[in-house]
Amino acid sequence: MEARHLRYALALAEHAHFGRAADALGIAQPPLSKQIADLEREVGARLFDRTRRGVFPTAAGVAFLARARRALGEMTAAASDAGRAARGETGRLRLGFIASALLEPLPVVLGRFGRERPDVRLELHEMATSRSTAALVAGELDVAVTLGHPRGAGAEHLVSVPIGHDHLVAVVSTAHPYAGRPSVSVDQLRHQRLIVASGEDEPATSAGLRALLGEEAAALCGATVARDVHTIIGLAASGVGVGLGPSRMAAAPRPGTWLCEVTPRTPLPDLFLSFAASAQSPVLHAFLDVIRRSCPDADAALDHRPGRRPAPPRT
Amino acid sequence: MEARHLRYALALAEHAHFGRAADALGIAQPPLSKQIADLEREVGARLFDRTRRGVFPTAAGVAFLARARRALGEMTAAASDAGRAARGETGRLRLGFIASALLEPLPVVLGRFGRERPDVRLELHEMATSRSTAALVAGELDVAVTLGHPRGAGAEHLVSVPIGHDHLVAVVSTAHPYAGRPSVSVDQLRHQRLIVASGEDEPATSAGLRALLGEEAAALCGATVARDVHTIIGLAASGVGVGLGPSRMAAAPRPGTWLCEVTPRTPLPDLFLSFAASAQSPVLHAFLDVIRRSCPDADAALDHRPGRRPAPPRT
DNA sequence: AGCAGCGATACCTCTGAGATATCGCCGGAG
DNA sequence: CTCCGGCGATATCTCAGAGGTATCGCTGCT
Repeated sequence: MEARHLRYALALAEHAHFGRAADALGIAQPPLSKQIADLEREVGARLFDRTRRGVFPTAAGVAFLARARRALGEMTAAASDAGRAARGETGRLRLGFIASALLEPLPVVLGRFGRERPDVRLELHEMATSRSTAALVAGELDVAVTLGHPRGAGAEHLVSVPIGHDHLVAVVSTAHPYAGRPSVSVDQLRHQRLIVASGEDEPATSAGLRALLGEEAAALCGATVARDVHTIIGLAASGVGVGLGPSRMAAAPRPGTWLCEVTPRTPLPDLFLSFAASAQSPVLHAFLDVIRRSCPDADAALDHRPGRRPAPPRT
Repeated sequence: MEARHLRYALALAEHAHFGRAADALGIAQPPLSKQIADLEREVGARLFDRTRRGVFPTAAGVAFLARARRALGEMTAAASDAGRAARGETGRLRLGFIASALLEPLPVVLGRFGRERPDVRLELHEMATSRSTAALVAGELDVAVTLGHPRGAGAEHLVSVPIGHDHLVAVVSTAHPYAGRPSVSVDQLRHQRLIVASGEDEPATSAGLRALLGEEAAALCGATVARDVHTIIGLAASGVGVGLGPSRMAAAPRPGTWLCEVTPRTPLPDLFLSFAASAQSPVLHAFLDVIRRSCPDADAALDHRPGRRPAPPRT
């Protein structure tokens, strides 16, 4: 049985007349008669009653036609679903990200992506760069926001592009003496209670600060350690001390806090967007497109990415 | 797009290999390649990734295959549903019947039919013969149990076969003096309070009894009139009087009642099974088959019925 | 009785599904 | 490195069958 038989049977049921149904199908009447006869022989039951007043489905025909309609509906839906999936309008995107990416650029990126691709199911997983890397290699994530280029086993199969530069800034409560100051120096920080992150993926880790501030300050840092940047901001806001974190904090300023530049300006590791070099997922490409438009840094890098494949049909 | 494309795509997805999928389909590899390519061109999206380690569906392919499976499932279901409908295994039977048919033969007939055709939806409508006739002519019923041959407009398009003979019997409470007697005479009935049916379709109506008992008894009859035979039995059981009804009452004897033959034996109008002479419904034929096996009277009549059509496929 | 409408049948045509042969490409063995 | 083998794509041919034209048979209507 072929889809043609279903289409012909439906047309015949609709027009109740072999000649008119054949006209509507763009074929002559004899082929339609033959195809219906073939169908009835294959099904093993008469599907239409040919009366003088018209052609009407039998009980078997009614049962058949109901299924036929659904079958053809599924077929057209198959084509349109495939098209939508190919265009990245539907599907799934599994995104790994470090916590501080929620400051920037995820709010803008996810907002745009959700608006442009409302039917894509976003699966968000906050995780450290090392876990993101492993998950990308294992095919458990489609894309990840990482701190620095991914490293470790299988990282050579990943592509990563920078999506933002960062440097160290300080965050204090508006009640803190530093509030209102545009900047503080590293020397001034030595005499403050410092709040730093311990998470392996936070840009300004205590280990990283050791070089910047020296061993004695590093010891002080150990006094107040937060799991991630969001906690640093919260602790600073409550006046516990001076928080140190990435300048991305300025993208989502928390009421009751004040940000100061730290002099000398101290660069922090860049944020990267990483994904499998072999990834073909149209949803991923759509996501990369949003990244390209949202992150000037990524734009150039993405345009030269290898392994792109635009549209399959070749005329 | 044809069903062939769906079958080929599913086979390819299953075997992840053009050659083996073609083998499984019983065709050579090049036609499979071409059909898949045609399908991808028609859908406008690449459905399979050809890698060195195998052929795997893309995101679009996954979406397509899910629909394809359902479409093919609907197609096979269409054929099997049509077959079942043609064999009368599924469908609907709208049965009209007069109330007294519930004594006999409906309990046996409906029981057998329900057991043999569990997937047929039975729609039961108690109604008078005149309404059954009109409903059959209008196509609102498939078959009806009627009292006598249907008459009136369109009745000539109906076929009816006798499914049972009846004669008049009396029903009394076991407390009644007649209880235990095999028979009572018409003369004895003249001195009793009689309970008769008023429904136009009850076999022993007051009008019908007038001839049997004479005018004076008929006046008495007017004293206790029941809508249908079930009420007659109930009233007789409660000792209100002597009920008169069809001998079919013996088929479902009610505890606390006693049946007497009435002498002389008085025949009542026969029960008939009626249906449209042009009816082709396989469910109806299945029902007639049950009738044939349940009602000896109907057997011979049904075997000579015109317009039978066994199986459509002609080799 | 004659006619007109409709579906079935007979027969022809030509599209396109499928077969065979071969190519191009890549990965692994040596 | 070359050579070989496996796999999918391509080229070309064949023939089954979808569809076209002509016509028949039946039936209801005038």
